[in-house]
Amino acid sequence: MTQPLTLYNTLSRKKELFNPLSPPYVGMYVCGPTVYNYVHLGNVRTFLTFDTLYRYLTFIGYKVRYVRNLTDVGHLVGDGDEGEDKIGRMAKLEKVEPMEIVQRFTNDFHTVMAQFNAIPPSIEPTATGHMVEQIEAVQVLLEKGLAYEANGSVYFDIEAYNKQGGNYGKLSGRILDDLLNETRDLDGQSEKRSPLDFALWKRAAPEHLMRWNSPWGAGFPGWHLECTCMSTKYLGKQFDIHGGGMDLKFPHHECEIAQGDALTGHDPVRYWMHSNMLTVNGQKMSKSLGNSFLPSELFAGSHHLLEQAYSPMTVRFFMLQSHYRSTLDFSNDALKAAQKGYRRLANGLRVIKQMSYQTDDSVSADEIKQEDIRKAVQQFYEAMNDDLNTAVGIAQLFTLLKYVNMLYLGQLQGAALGNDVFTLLKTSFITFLQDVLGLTEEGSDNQPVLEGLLTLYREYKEQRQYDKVDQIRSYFKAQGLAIKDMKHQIDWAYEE
RNA sequence: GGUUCCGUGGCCGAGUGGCUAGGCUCAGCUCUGCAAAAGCUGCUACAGCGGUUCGAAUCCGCUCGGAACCUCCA
Repeated sequence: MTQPLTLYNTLSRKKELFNPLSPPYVGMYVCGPTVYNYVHLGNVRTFLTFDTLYRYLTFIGYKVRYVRNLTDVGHLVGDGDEGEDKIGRMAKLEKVEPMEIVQRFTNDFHTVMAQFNAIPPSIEPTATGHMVEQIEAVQVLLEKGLAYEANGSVYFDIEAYNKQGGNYGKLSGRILDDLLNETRDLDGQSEKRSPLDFALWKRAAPEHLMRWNSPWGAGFPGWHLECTCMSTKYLGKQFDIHGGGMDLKFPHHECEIAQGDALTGHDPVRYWMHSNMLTVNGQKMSKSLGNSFLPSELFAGSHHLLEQAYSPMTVRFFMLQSHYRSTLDFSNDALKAAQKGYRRLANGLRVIKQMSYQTDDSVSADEIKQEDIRKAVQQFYEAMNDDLNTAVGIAQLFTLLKYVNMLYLGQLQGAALGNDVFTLLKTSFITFLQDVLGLTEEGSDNQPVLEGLLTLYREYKEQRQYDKVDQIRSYFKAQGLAIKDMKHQIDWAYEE
């Protein structure tokens, strides 16, 4: 609202000025996880990307309805429209109700997102909670002649859709004939008319645990359908932003466009956004490759590729230092660098919150520094407006940090900045870091004890009892903290 | 094979025609009981080969190397 935000739209392959359908309201839908297993760090990257977008949109004045679903049925193991339901398979393996699986991993997902300081979505709908909507949608598509039934299953008819003006493949840039040529129909006896057609509704085999009654018999919805039904239900037949990982572009999002368009006659989404993959040694992190990290392993440092533990904020900072559309490679060295950088910012945050402006007429204004601060603040907005360039945004925060530290150490007088610039520095540093980037202080809460020890430290130091001084210092060090002996004061900080 | 993308200094990572981010590491200085912190200073890169241009990491071509997607995946 207050800022000219541009976003890269996968559909047009260009950065576009963001103009919501009905400002100040924004509708945003993000494909959530399939809750059949623990989320790994690659999944987390996507959700943190859109958490940052949500935060920034809110920060610049939009009222965002943020919908992120939970897939709790319909996502199949293995190839396409055959294979077991992921959740059903886990349930059988563990001899529990499918909904127990769903609940367990939903809880885990929520815990993990909270650890990373992600704001919960406005609505978090589930596929099983929208069975009626999905069955209705299938009926509408059948009536329109854009779907057909075969042996109790219903498939989307891509050929018919394209004949009615659809353009299946436009998001991922695929050409239908190419797709057809490349697709080898392994089981020649598919009930689909074309191998490209995708399932809207699947007949449930007798042993299938998750099943619902429908006009076509007992079955369950296809994976792509839930997102179409839930997004249109809560955001309307056309909405502003749809996000997800790049690996969902095809076929999932392509199918969503086709379904939405077929159902309502509208292209469902105005801005498609895709975040890139987290890689390990240059390869995509994924469960099937066996190279994935669980957040819990990261926090504990227990993964065999990790040299040490890393905190959630370190990881969040690490991810924000790259652009969301670039692949980001995971490595110990990069994490260690991120840890240090994050802690410097966190120390700055702790310190500036305690600072206030002091007038001093004997200090003359430093216009160069004032201008530098104004410029950094302005450039932060420009970076975020430029398709959420958090890496450049963070660079500005380090410029601001420099001035925060100089004020803190008395190397710079607040009065030299003037009240306006001092206040700009303080509020910008705090809100950019905490509200927009979601980076907060994490660490010691036993401040009274620390303060008491610091008082002792000061006394010992005055008395030149350096052995006791060193003792207190090592106590702090054991807590992951450092004592800072500065010219005019003594304080503690998070050890970097 | 098809589609798309990438290759930036010791490491990570921004940057689509001129102003050549930032973080981490390293070295030096200031400060200091010693440290640490902080500030300052230094290190200046764009895979290779051609081309376009007054000027290219940025545009075009080729070569080499890597990745994602092509019905598991955020």
